[in-house]
Amino acid sequence: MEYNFIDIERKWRKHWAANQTFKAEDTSEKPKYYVLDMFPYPSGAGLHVGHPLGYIASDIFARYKRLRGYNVLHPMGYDSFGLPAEQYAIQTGQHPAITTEQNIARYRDQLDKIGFSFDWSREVRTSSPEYYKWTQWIFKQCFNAWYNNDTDKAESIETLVAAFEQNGNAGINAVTDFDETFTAEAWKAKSEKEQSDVLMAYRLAYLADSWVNWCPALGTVLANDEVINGLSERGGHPVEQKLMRQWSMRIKAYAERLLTGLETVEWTDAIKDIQRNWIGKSVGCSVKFAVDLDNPESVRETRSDSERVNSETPSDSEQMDSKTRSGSEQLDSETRSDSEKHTIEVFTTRPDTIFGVGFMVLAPEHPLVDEITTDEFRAGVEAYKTAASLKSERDRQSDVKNITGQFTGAYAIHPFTNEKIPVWIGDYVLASYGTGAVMAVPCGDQRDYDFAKHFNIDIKNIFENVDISEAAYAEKSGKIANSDFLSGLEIKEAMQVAIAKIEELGLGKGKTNYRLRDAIFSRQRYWGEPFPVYYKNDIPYLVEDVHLPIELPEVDKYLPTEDGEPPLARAEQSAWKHFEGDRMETNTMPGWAGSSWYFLRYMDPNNEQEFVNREKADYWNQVDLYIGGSEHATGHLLYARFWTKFLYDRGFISFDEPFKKMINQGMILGRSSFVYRLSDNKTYVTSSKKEGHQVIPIHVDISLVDNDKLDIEAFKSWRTEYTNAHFILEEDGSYICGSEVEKMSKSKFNVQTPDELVEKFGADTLRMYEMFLGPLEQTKPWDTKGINGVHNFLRKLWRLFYHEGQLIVTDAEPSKEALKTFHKTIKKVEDDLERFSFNTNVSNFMICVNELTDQKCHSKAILEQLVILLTPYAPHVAEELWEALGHTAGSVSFAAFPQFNPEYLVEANTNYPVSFNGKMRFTAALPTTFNAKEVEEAVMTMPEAQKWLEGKAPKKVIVVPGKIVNVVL
RNA sequence: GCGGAUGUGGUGAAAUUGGUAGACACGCUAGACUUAGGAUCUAGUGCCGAGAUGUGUGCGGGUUCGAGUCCCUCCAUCCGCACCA
Repeated sequence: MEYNFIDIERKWRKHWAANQTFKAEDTSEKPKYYVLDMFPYPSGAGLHVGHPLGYIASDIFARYKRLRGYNVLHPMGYDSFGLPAEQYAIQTGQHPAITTEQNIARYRDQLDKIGFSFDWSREVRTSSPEYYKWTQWIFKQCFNAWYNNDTDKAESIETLVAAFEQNGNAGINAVTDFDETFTAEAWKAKSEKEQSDVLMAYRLAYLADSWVNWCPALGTVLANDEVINGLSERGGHPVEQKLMRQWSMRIKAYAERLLTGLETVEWTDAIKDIQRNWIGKSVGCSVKFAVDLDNPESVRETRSDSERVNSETPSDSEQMDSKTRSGSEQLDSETRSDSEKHTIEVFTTRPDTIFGVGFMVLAPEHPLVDEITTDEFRAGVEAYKTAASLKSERDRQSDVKNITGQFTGAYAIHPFTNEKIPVWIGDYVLASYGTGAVMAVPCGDQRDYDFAKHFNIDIKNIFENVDISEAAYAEKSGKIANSDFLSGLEIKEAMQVAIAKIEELGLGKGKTNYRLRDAIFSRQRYWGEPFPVYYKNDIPYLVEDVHLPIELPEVDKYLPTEDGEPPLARAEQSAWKHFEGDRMETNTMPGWAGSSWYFLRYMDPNNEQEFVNREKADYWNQVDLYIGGSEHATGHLLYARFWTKFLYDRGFISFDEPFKKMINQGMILGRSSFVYRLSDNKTYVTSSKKEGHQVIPIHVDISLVDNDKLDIEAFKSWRTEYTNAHFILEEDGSYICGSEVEKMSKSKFNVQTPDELVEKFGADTLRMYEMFLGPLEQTKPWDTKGINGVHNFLRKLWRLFYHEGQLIVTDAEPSKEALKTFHKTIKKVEDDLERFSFNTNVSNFMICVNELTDQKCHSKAILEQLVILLTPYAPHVAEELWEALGHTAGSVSFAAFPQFNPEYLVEANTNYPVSFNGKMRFTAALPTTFNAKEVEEAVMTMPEAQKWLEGKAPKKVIVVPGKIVNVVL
């Protein structure tokens, strides 16, 4: 009997499924271990060989932990809401649920073939109503919560309402967009609509007019992390800014905790840095500059109320501690201030340079611009504003080096020197960050410096002994000069002093800004979670829990309505299983909603009463090992952390970081094949003869290509356009394709599915080969060269057990060498697994089997232990051999991991490498018991040593016992 | 520009604390065997060279008895972020 992987693998797949071998226990004496993969979006293309890479690694680790006596939770599911199914539905009219179902079936089939030890009884699908019921429920919790800065956590909205009724909002320190104060009486006097509007500014899930990334081609808004260089992540369509009424999540409330929490998790520095960068914390202070009112031009113009959102009450300027408010709302508070007292508020990280301010720059969109611009400059400012508004976000970014700006004619007053400071507008200042205005200090900031040079504005130097004739001095060390009370101070010290003074004079206060924006939570799509929200008199209300889930209603088409409403607006009232109020919310939730908490649902997937039972969540706790791609650094991984912290705050779970340890597997790239077409559109020239021709490279399906050689007949029948193709061939009559390494994708015809490899070599070979490719984290091109080597290893392993169909395992005592080989292997395998070095273990197994083969070892004592060691990597063959050795079928998955015994490694002799001046010359086998002196003496008397000494006396001999000898001449 | 990662044979790679560079595989060369199998076995394979006290881990320096590994400079590739005040 040869190694018949087809039968073996089929047999054990069935066995595991029938016996639910890998079902995790909710209560156990064993310690728990939670191994999780990022669940896939089930696309129509099926799994390619890149997907299983991470799954195999996590499966190996999960199986290893079971052998180590852990109760392991290792689940899998599907992130099954998403755009491709919907796009397909738009084209074909087929309900996305059907497509999704088919794709999932295909994924499941592919996954099963690879022999994963998933507990399928816990499968979740984000698009199933049983699951999204709880996504909706969590949304409700966010809606019903506000962030209390005093307790530094999210609290029930009830506590806020109670406080309003008692004392108004004066004593409340909340993360909010609301900046008016009201008394308890004023609160009670408000209408329901007014109260709703006020609370909306506090809720963690809130409805607001916000500038959103609108993608016309996709017909929906996108989150910041879904926009890459001004184009949509999916499809690469242009994205524009649009003001829309949208649901958002107040993630900014968690900015600081999302930052500090990174220190408690074992993730790579790369991912942590990306998140830190995305959160973008900067510490500094706010400063208010009055606008010069002596300038008659600057006050003549009255503000236009229609452009403002909340203009009823003048704001209390001391309510400005608004580190979490978005830029536009902060701008708004400026406009509301009395028109007789215009002030420009700026945020700066360098308050120490305040005496170096040369000019102010406002973003062109800054609301104060119209009010302060003098008639003389009005035309220029209008022209500049128009030009800026016509530029897309992308143009603005790609046009960084082009310095533009426009003087407004207005002047601000320096709060310390009372000097007049010209106020400019320029699009290098972003309306969406800070206050949308900067105090420009050309001597200390390169952008300000360039701006000043470009427009011939004087540059004042406020640094001691620093030359600024060529560039700004942006270092944060040195001494301040020419700065009144700051002169002579170290920069760091000056910052503190400046902030203290600014606060003392009421000009502003120390403040921290974050670049992190609140997350837009509405999508104008069909295939997503409906909101548990209805409207009555335009006030949003939550649907009661008993009516959840709000299921997706049937619609006639999956397109927006003629009025541009989302697809759900097409649904008849009767199509909603639950309908309330005047209308239901017709937006749906974004893709990241379902994936922000799925790791919790696996703990208790069938619970109909709660999203997860508290005891179960306490038991399984954090994900101990999370494996997935690094591309989710600013999306999923940030949102999941946010929701975890929120659920922790609200007392539903006992931990506030979801993923304790994470490994990011590298992408597996595809190898595309190309044919080269001449301009006549029908002649294809072979790779080596394409020089000198005008050719267009065309992707050709890699299944038509073997070792770069094109199957010409298959190519002709591939597509009708190639039926009558002509060829210019190699001398031997073959057509050789060109190749390139690219991302795997359907459109490039370079997708390698695992299926054919499983068929050809078996799942155990595929599992080991994917690990053998190299370190898990590394990006690597897919190449099946070498898979034979791994397959041959398994055959060789088989031959240790079987010869000509006969089991040849003996009860004989294992030899010393065999014991040494095996225990050396245990140690290495264990060490490598503990440091997640999955690739080196394949070599360890190969070395072990090679040595046992050379030793003709067929000892059961060794071989049955070896089978256990191999189980995580090659579970099918391990089960088969384990059973053949007389054990209960299926029990190897829970056998005890072999115990390493160092005694078997003890040798009488140590083979010392002997170096002369650091160059290895020969080796000397010496008793292990020798001390340094004895080693030196023994080595120096050896004839080889005499040869290399060339009669000279060594200057020094270094002996590291057990390691090395180095002779210095 | 800033941040992160990577650079080792013809190829994928290994070398965990500084201690025999290239393990293990692929490929290649030569041979054996055969019931011709994606088989097995033997020997070889970093480079130059007839030979070796030659040379060799992106380049150039440094520390050390000893550096792929530690330090400094530079180069290349990939990935993030990018007027964030």
